[in-house]
Amino acid sequence: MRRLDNIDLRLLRVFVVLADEGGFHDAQIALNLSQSTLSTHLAALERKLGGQLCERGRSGFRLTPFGEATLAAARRLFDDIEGFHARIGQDRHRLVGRLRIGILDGVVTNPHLGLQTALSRYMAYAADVFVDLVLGTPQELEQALLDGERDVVIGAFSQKVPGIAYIPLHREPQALYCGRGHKLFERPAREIGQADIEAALFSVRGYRHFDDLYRVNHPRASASIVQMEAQVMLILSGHFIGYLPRHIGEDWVRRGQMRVIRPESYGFESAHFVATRRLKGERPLIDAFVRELRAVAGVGEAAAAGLGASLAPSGRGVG
Amino acid sequence: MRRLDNIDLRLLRVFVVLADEGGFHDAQIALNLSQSTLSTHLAALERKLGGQLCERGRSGFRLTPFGEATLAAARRLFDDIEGFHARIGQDRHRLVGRLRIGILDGVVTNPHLGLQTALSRYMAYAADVFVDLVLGTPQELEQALLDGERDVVIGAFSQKVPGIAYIPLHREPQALYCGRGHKLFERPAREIGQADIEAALFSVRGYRHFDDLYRVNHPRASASIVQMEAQVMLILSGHFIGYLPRHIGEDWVRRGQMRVIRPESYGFESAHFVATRRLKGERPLIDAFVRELRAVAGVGEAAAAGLGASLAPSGRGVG
DNA sequence: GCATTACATCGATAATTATCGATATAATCT
DNA sequence: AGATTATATCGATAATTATCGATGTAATGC
Repeated sequence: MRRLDNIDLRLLRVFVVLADEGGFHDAQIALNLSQSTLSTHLAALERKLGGQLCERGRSGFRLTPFGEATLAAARRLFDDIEGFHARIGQDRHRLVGRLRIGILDGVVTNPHLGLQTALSRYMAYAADVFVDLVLGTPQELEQALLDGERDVVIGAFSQKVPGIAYIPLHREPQALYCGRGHKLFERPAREIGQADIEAALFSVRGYRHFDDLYRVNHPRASASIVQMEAQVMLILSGHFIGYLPRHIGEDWVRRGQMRVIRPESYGFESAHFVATRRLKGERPLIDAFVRELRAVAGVGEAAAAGLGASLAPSGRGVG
Repeated sequence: MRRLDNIDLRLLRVFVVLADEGGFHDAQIALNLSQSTLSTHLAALERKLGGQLCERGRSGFRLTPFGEATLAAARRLFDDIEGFHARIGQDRHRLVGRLRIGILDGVVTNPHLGLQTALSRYMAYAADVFVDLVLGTPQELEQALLDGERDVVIGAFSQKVPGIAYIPLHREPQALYCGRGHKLFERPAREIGQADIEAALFSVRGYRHFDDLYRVNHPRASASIVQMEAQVMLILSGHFIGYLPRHIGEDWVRRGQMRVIRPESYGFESAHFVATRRLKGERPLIDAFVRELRAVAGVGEAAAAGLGASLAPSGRGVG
């Protein structure tokens, strides 16, 4: 007896994702495989099944009738496999599926959140969960939640969107910084007045535009950034003042490249939440991940030592 | 993306063969793999599923309860996979040819087996298959299988002939009956002793001659029948006691023509199997029919409340 | 106690699968 | 016609799986 498995589940799953994504481009991203690998897999499946599953190429991606039938049959088969797991009790402790996470830029490295630790612990028992991670602004992330494009998002939110449940994780101090070459850099704190602030070029975070202006009573912004790294650059240029999370700014302060401006006046805290859409029923993948996030946020300091790397392994990091 | 196939069909198939063969030795031959390979595969499957599937070693091979559950679930999954193939391949592999079926006498009308339903469903998509059906004794049927005169046979087998694969369908209760005019007919159950049984004329089924005698500890048979209808006649004559499947005897009991004798002492279950010759390669006609049989047997069980969903092969039952 | 039986474990090897980047191909767009 | 887009193919490499024989272990039989 040679072949004991006369079916290749991997190829079928690739096909389902291809069909769901409507083509190679999005499926590459979803599966994190190269276009050539997808092409090879699809061709292999067609040979095994003995028929063309889809038309594809410059003219677009379309399922053939055979492809439609196979897609439906494959979905059913995956349901049957779930049934198999249920019958032997696997589903009690096995998490499978896709978890789509959105994280506010500038938050990934936050030691108090310990995102990497939480994810590591989650994957230890959820090895079959596909984690899809993007960075974005609070508005983008909340919208993605509402649209069902994201399952769980993490960041500093205003906590005001209906239909979204916010679970507090951590409060993060924010501070106003200027760079080394800025005229306020060497000035003693008590000699920095409101006029100096208003006269300085102010770089706001695009998603916190009016909040930032209002908080320091500034007349207008001179720069607007979306990514936290851009904010760091502008401040380091010595021409702008702007807000940074303390966990980012402190490194630069330590190196003598930045200073905090009047923390007692301009400092504040922003609350970080993990947010999910309010849905009825069980969401084991999401709930388990949220549970890990909350646990790690509570452990916070103990986890800090091991942090440093981003979540780049998934190649999602460049939001 | 980690594993796209979160289930290893190969390992499951190895396990099913191991369970069917009742140990490593015969499975080695059936699978043409070394003992060490089998051992490694079984251990790997146990790790993946997180539980012990069987006890094995010098003391013998026995499935654990978890192993029993997994075996049943795996069989069903393989059926589902066959179903997948059927759904995408129905237009491609038209079933034509001849299917030669052999059925143990007395089994055709068994509602739990649902042979007519299975055949009806089979013919719905295999309309071009010529069905050749004979009745026979277990020995006859098994021999016909080995000789290649029958493709598939159904009945209560002892499951011991090499070269034949037995797939459990259903367990059927058997009971000892006497007819209306028999001197034990009106006697209260507690007043029927072993001496009464031994003194009664005993009609055995020719193919279960010594089994029947031994079961009631009877000295000798007074009649031997091959066809179940003959057994019914002898019992109805009021002169004989003998075994009948419950599904047949119950009708007569209902009409007041028979009674069951001490079911707690003399009742037992016989396991029904569908048996095919072990052959390499595809046998679409046979496999499709077996699939239907199994599906219908599953439905029948649900309908018959109280019958345990026991598909365990441990019933090497002497039926 | 020794021999036998039914597996488990290990190290080594071979086979198969999975994947990528470079390049090619076909269709569409400007 | 050239540029762009959406794949297909190929060669090369890496990773994983499958398998075996030798040896070890545990249980049973004599």
